[in-house]
Amino acid sequence: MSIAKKNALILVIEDEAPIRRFLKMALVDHGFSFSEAATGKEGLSKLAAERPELVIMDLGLPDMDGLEVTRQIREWSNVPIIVLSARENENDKVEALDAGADDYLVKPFGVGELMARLRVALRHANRLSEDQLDSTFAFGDIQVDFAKRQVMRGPEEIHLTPIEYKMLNTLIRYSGKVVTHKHLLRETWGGEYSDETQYLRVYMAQLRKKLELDPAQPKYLITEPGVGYRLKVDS
Amino acid sequence: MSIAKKNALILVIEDEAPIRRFLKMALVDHGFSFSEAATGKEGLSKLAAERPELVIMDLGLPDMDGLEVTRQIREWSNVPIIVLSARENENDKVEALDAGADDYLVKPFGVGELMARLRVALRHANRLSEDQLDSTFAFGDIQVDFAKRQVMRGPEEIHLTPIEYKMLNTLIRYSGKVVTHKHLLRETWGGEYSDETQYLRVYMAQLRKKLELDPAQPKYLITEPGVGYRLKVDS
DNA sequence: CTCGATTTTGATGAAATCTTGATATAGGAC
DNA sequence: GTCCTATATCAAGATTTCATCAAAATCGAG
Repeated sequence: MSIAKKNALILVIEDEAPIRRFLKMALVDHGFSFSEAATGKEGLSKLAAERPELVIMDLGLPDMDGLEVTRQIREWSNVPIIVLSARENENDKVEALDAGADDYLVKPFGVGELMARLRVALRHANRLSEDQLDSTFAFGDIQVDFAKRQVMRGPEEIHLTPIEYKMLNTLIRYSGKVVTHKHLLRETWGGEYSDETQYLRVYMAQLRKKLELDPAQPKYLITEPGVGYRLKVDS
Repeated sequence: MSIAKKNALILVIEDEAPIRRFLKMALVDHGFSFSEAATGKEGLSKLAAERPELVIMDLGLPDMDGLEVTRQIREWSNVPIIVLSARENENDKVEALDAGADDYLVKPFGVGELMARLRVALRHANRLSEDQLDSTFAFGDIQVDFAKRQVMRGPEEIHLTPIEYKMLNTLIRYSGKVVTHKHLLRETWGGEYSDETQYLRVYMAQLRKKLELDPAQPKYLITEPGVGYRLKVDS
């Protein structure tokens, strides 16, 4: 199972300072980043500005009803919302959940349970964002699939060694731009190797042999003499 | 807000007949279709056969632990699971949620709250792309049935040890993609073992011996030197 | 406790990858 | 043209990683 991303930013919308402090401790303690708002309005504006990965919201806010905040958030965001409330009444739970909250915890609650439910919510969110990613890059008849770590040339698979793949990856991330020798060496081998330009020549030749139609007349893996290399994008 | 699809099929895994009847009434009353299983094994097989849109599961089953059922479901399916339990203990909740449950309700609970939490779960499921895996997976002449935890090679069953099965399961869940050594070790043995790449070699050889036609020239269980392994999908 | 299955561990040879140095080529300065 | 520098190519070790086998340790059912 995928581990929840560490350092995820959690926005706490809660008017009572002691509870905010309590939540801050618990969250930071579990490796999350923390942001806070004391009112509904502030919460909405921080949500828009900071794009947290999850919202924990108290229902009893001074300026506006937590339910209303929830509804407003749901008009434009799918961020997971965990609602906290002192009210155990079933109707309150149903209302909050139907307003768009993802979970409802009755105060007082255990930190362990809060964290577990938070992991559930982040799990959902992660699954959502995963399949929206397009992780391929193409040039010429070459197609690179980063999720599969696979390079295709038309219908057939091209096998790249770890170093070849890393170099290509770097060139793609800066595609169109020149990547200096130093930079390419650092990204591929690490800082200590930043003067071994000979390595680059060897591996660039390898890449060209595998990816270019005519390795002697490269169309994509371009040498910039004295500077570095560049992946030319289709135009 | 998206209204939960009407007539969604809900599978109830619960050994006590009175509770099953109670849930059936409540669910049918709210416009859902209903299916039931009295044991964990029956639940797993009905899940595979009927493809319900949500599972409600009691933790106290006669044949196997509800947590174990949850984990096994999560090996191949993302169907929402709402756990019911008489145990209010925080640890039980955390365990169930971390095992893969999406919500945890303590008995007795109100029908209104159950329905609201069910709507939340279905809302999530609707947002998710249909990445519900099939309960079987095939490559070459191998057929894997996750619900039965059974591997067939043509007409005959192939016996896999627990570790072999876990490794194969992970490779299948990421099929087509390279699974790094670390990742594979973590998923199979747990985080502490993430450097024991020797284990992988031993078990990969075992799997190939059992699953490949020519273990020396694997067609499916592919080595990516220096990176990890990959289950190549038929194309 | 005993037996059989499974997992862990160590040893060995094979394969893939990386490094290194030697040599070839291209292009600019003069 | 020659000289010079930067780049390209090639292939032989050196090194790392992998496959395979089998013995030892561990686990679990009866």
